[in-house]
Amino acid sequence: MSDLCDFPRLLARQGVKATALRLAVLEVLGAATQALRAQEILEMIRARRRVNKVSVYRILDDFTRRGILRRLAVDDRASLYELACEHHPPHPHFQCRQCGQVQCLDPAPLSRMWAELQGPLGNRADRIDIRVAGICHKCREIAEN
Amino acid sequence: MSDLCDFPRLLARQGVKATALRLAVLEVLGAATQALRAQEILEMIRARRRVNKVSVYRILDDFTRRGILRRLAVDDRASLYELACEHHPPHPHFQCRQCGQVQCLDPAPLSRMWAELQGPLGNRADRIDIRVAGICHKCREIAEN
DNA sequence: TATCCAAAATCAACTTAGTTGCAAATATAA
DNA sequence: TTATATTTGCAACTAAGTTGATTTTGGATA
Repeated sequence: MSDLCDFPRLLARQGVKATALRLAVLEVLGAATQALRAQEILEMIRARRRVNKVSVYRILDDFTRRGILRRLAVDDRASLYELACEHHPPHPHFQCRQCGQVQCLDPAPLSRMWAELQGPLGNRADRIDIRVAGICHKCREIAEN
Repeated sequence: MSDLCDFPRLLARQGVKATALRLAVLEVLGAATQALRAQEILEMIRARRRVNKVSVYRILDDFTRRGILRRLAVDDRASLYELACEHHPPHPHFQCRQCGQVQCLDPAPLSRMWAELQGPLGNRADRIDIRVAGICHKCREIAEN
């Protein structure tokens, strides 16, 4: 998604040590073109070194709480993770019902939505998730042929 | 949410038998003021009769595939279910980070969003989920006192 | 009315995605 | 170096569903 971030600095700003494992998690997500599941992140790290899944889950959890990552709830039972750095402002996602793939969409409609959904009913909103579902172009082509 | 629906007719239109259990699921959801988790639905039915969880899960699944219910993916590991009848058009939801409660919001912003997110990138969208997160008014009051 | 049949519901066992508590290893401070 | 704190690992556990096989039930047929 974005390898533009200086991950060690990002972690320093958060006051967390830039351990090899934490950097590996960020690098995997930085190199990804879509949001990834914990399992996928785990496997990608395991392609390079030995890791325990608990460590990865804990890092994902911690990073999500700190706002370094965004966790996306999807229909699938496993959530997806994506970088939440300045190169990745919040954006809507498209999920294909067929293949399950999740693509990132243009952030613009989301910003516009803010004004509308901001604080209805006296709630203080701090996040909006927009998930679009349907059939993606790849699956459509397959179905049409 | 809505007891206005004629559930036996709704099922008849779908070509499924209106069994006691299927009606119980719809009645529980019809009487609810928010979307419910499978577990909650199960417990509410169990207050009245004996049921196996698998039956409820299978009914929820089937109804969701048929479009009788909508399944909402939330941060929590369990999804939520709500009626998808004409009295409940799709609408954004608000989830409180504190208490986890999910409220239904006004459907208007969602319809407006359609035009924008319809078919970007050649995908054919057929559903948009908008989930707003933050702190709800109740939890805000508690925190302020 | 009895019998058959398919649809619906049940049961036990399993899976997936994470969580917990504690121990071992590693890094940092005194 | 020793002490302390932080991070990682391991084993066991939990929650939320899923599977496959079996039993029950509610009508259709003989």
